[in-house]
Amino acid sequence: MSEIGSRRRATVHDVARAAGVSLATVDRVLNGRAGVRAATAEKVEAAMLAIGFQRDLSASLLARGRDLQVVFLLPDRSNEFMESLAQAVERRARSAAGERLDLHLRRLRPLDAQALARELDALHPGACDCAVIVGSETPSVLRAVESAQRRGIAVVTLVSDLPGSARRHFIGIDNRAAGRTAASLLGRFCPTGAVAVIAGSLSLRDHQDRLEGFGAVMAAEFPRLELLGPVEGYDEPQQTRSLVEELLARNAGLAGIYNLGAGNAGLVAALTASSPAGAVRVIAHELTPSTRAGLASGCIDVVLDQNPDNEIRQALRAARQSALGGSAKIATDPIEIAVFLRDNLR
Amino acid sequence: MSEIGSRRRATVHDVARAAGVSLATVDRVLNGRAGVRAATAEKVEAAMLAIGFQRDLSASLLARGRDLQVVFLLPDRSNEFMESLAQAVERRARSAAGERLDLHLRRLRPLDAQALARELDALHPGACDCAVIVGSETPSVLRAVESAQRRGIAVVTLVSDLPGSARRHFIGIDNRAAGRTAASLLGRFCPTGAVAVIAGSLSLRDHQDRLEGFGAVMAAEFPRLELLGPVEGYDEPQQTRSLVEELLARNAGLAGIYNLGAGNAGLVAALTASSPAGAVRVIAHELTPSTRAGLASGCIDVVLDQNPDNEIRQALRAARQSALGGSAKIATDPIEIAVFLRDNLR
DNA sequence: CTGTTAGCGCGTTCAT
DNA sequence: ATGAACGCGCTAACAG
Repeated sequence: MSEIGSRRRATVHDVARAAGVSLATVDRVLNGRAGVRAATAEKVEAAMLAIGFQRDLSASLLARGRDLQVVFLLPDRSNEFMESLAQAVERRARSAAGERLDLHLRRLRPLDAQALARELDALHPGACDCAVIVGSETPSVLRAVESAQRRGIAVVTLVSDLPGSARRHFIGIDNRAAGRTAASLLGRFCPTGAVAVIAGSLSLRDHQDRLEGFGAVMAAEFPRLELLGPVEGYDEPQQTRSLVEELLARNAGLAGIYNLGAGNAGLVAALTASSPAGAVRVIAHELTPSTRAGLASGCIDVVLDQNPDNEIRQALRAARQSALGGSAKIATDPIEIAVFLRDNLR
Repeated sequence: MSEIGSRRRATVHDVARAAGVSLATVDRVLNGRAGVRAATAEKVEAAMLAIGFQRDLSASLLARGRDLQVVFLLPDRSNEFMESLAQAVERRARSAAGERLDLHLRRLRPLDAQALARELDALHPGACDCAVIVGSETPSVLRAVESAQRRGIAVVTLVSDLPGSARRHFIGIDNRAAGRTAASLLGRFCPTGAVAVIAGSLSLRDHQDRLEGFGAVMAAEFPRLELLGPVEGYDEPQQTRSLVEELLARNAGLAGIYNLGAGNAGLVAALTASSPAGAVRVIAHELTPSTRAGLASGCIDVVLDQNPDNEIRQALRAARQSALGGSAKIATDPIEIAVFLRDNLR
């Protein structure tokens, strides 16, 4: 690492020589194409391992005269967080082009598994190398992922994983840890009283995980605090607003609120309308216009965020690595749970 | 962005044709080499702008048959944070090699401006394209930075900026915001009582900035809390330990401590020795073995971190961009102030 | 001062 | 089933 001008890296030529075959044969093995005897392929693989060959993706893309095609399939008109994910894709598009990555963004009807499956099925291996999707765990999606992978399109799940599927890699946060973090902060913020939990829908895997983590730390570390809920606001601003208003009206001594779902516009509206701003400690998820406003005005204390920009960046790293072929496990940095107060807003 | 298989990007050939010159001339202009009439150079520059030419760094590196040489000059035996920065460089080295970046790490005597200047002066443009340094604001360093830049070596400052210098770019956090964040949390944690501040040295720019941010928010938002200090521990575990022991002994009702410097091993030792663990709310900087242990045992509540891995990654992005030549401002993601509790430890 | 040309690591015809 | 040769965008040696 430290010697300047270290030794030359191994190339396909070296592999060919070491294996006693021609360049074309090495290339065929490298790209998993037919027309190579099993024995020959073995020899090549062995040679690659022996001399520590590492393929040069940039040179490969250069030779192909084609950029790496990455397609993002994200929910449309879903919520502010998905919007910011989409914006992160668009922000990356320019600099990605400099690294020969072509980004494509397609928005789908939220929670429409059929639509997602259809889009995946329509992806042509020639026109798409990697698909990055946010999807729910339904049979049609699982099948479409399997099919895409088999066609040679690497599928990366984002935000919400499909653990049982054929997806190549997952990029997202540890939602139980997020729930635990919320409890840790809210517990330290609230000396006494009651704490309410609002979820989007308990049928969503990430919401369920957050709730579990929150409940566990609350019970273990802050047994003095009374727990209210969870109630479900279906990630809907209107419904969330009503829930919060009701909570505030019915519980004079309410000390804290943890909204582990979306619909934060409603949360902020209800809090702003209630008289003494800042009387209740509030934690929500995802940095969006609504939660930013909440932090700025002081009605939200903390926002837990999964940093869309970093998620997109890691997704692209995964796309590059999957394009390198091979079945080596893809290595990306874990997505951290970012904690934002008014004072460290980016 | 969204059409698959969009138009071909402009190449040096296109520039040459548009400007009515040969490839070699374009290349000379691109690399700022001599032997081109001013008028010709102008024509080429105009053509590049007109057709939106964007140089392909990977192809350039490929043609040169040489990787981009990036040298990190970091303080040695300084503190745990610098150690983790160095480790981050080493972690990146492998994957960086895949992108034709050769990383070199050199450790220098801490706070030795002469040594840093000497190392910078010794850097040969042929063997080093970009130098990433952590340095203090002294005349000899400023001069060496200026000289390196003039020789064609891009200098990137890390963690601690040199605002008046010729450095090409800075990677680091907003330390005033870090101080504000600490105050925001500590204020919410502590209903009443006194809060003590420990610094490394008030002559360090980043420490001074943190103190200012902390003081500002404390005065504005939590006037009910009494402020003790700042006292200086010189980033030294032993001295920091003594300071904390003294603080705890003299102030029975001490509610919180903010250590905005290093020397956290001493902080943890003193807290662990004091009787009721967790009685005082504590905020420190940088995720290191010591602060991790503190979070795990509960004697530290929050750690503010500047995420060395991300800083190194951004430094490498800056290195790539500076290698593209031109004087376009380098674009990197801002380094976020990460907030860690025991529950979202990575 | 400027142009020509070979070749970097890899993928892809087209022969063999 | 396998190999030779050319081209991707760019640089560098060598002519002119």
